[in-house]
Amino acid sequence: MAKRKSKSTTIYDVARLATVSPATVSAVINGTATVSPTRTKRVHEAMAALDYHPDHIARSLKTGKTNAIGMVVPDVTNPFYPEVIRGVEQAAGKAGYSIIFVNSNEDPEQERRGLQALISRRVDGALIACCDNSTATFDLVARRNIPSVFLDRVPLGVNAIRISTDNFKAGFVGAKHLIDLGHERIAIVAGRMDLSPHVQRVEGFRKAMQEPGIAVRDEYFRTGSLSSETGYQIGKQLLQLNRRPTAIFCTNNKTLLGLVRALAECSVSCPDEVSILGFDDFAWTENFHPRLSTIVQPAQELGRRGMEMLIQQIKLHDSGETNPPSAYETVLLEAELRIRESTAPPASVGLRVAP
Amino acid sequence: MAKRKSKSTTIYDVARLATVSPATVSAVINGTATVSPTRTKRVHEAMAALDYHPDHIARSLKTGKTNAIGMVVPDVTNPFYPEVIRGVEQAAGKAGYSIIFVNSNEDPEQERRGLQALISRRVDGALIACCDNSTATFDLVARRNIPSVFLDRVPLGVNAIRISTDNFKAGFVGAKHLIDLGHERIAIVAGRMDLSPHVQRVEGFRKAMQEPGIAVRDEYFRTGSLSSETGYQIGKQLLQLNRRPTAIFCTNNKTLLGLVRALAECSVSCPDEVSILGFDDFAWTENFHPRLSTIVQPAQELGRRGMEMLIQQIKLHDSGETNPPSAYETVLLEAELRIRESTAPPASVGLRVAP
DNA sequence: CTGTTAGCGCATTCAT
DNA sequence: ATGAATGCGCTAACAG
Repeated sequence: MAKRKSKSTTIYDVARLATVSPATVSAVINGTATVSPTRTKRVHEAMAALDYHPDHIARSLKTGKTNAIGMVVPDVTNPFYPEVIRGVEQAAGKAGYSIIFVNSNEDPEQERRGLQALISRRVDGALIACCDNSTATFDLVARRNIPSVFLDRVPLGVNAIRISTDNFKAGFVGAKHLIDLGHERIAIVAGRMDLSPHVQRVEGFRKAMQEPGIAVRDEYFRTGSLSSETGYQIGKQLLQLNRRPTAIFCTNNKTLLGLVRALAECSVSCPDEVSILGFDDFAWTENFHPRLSTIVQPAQELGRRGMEMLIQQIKLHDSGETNPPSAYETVLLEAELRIRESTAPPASVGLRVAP
Repeated sequence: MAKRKSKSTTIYDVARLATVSPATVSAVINGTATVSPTRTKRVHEAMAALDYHPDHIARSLKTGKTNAIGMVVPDVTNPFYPEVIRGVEQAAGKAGYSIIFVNSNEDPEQERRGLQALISRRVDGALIACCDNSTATFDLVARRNIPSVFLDRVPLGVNAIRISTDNFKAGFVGAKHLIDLGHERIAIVAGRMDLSPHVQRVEGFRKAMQEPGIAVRDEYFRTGSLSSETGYQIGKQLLQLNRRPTAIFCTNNKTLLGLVRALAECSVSCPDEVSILGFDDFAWTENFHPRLSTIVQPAQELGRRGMEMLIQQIKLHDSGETNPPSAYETVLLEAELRIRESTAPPASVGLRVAP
């Protein structure tokens, strides 16, 4: 009544039915060697008849390659990552790789455990968005010589292969947009300063502010978590300042959302009284009222290119280049400033025009 | 100069260093048999010294189990699914399963190919959100006897194990909310009628309308894709009707977004002139102005419970129950009507109060 | 309690 | 062009 393992059909079954050797079957499957048309046909028929599917597990054990890569992400529910995943999926699918997915939940311990699992599963490589700025994860993959590329959130100060948005430039461009509009009282909701993208965006912001000599006042520089709640809280504080900012720059997509709510709740109209600028572009950015100006990261391309870089790394690894001369590579993708309706000149700007 | 495969350390290496047999090492790793404390300690030390990680591939080949499940999703960028994935991840992680991820891109062909890959990788089971209402996918896994549970979008009319929101009830409750508020001119943006959740939501909607005898006018019943663009287009059409609806019910989260934009563009105020009600709850729902009333699916729990059901199925499968009497199970989870600010009585309701 | 042995399904020499 | 034999790393019998 109980059958423990319903033995699936193997290459031997196919060989027997096609009256050839297992090696021949293997050859036609992998195109490893040329086999006569007659036997090729017989093999194909046998495979179809038996509904045979090669066992990747056995193949992997033999070849040492799994054709799977690990993807570790800090928070799938941040809509930026699904976009990235989509890009990864496309490039991976095209190259015959499957994706083993790990969500670290912004927890270094979970990140470590997930990575261990990936290592045990012998993934051919890993695509990693870290959950903090520690180099522990980098050390782990480097020590075990796992082909890896770090994406979006990258470890700084080590020889990692990385790909991310040019966040310095993005921060610079965003601030410059606000400055060019005539704003001087510009606040920034800077997110988590232990994450590379935020650090770099802030640096770009400071650079842009420095050029025209606008001081970054302490009360305008705020950090915190990446939640909409944080954006909401900081937003309310900012709006209650005696010297209220005329523009607010958010380095994160969710904080922007909370900020919008704070504005509505304080009956501050946007962009008339306060301009706001954020990051990333999702369905809601376009449909909010006013439509939100944001700096759009090429999320999908980030995933696609990241995967391509990883494939490159895997090839290098397999060809035995232990320490390729230029092992160390950083790819930066351009973000795009998409100006919609939430940024405009400050109300006072008209007054200053007269000579 | 080139070293093709940097042989990783095996169970034999550990055994040698610990001066025990490989079987003993295996026993301490898996707790299969009791080994003396002395040897246990030696083994642990050897493993640590060698930084040994068991090879899941080899283990799988031997045991016939991969401890991996496949998860196929139609569109990761629909924020509903990341939420589900998160739940799956939690339950899977706890039980020691890894997730092999497939995004079908709403394309049956990609869904089929992804499933084939999962089968070749010998996943222990699959968690599937279909991309259409065909039973092809069900047939595929049923024929190969792969433990599977269908989630959210499920094939109807077959003996599949399923879990989803109680969509009929959700549709009913949503419509009833609008009716109780006093609305009679209620339009519905019904999404894709080849998807089980939408079909059932519409049925619930019709049932609720039928009780008080409100007709569902053809011009108020609209279907289309699941994009915000569709919501926008349909929204504009609805608002230009001579007999404009006083409430609009969206069976999908993205169409709701487009609808909101249509309202803003037509300068129709919500909820004063038109109430709107949608599905799902994300950061933006809470932060829109007005805050959006929605029917909230327990997305994360859907994922968690779905994974638990799958584990159950896998156990059943392993114990050899070829056709368990109650192989056929459907779990329905309750959605929650979260009333915020986008639904209110129609403007005309005050007029009708007088006897 | 511990060690020896035999495959899991496949790709790969090496003969032919 | 084809087939026979070998072993990838591990666990499950079995024997001691």
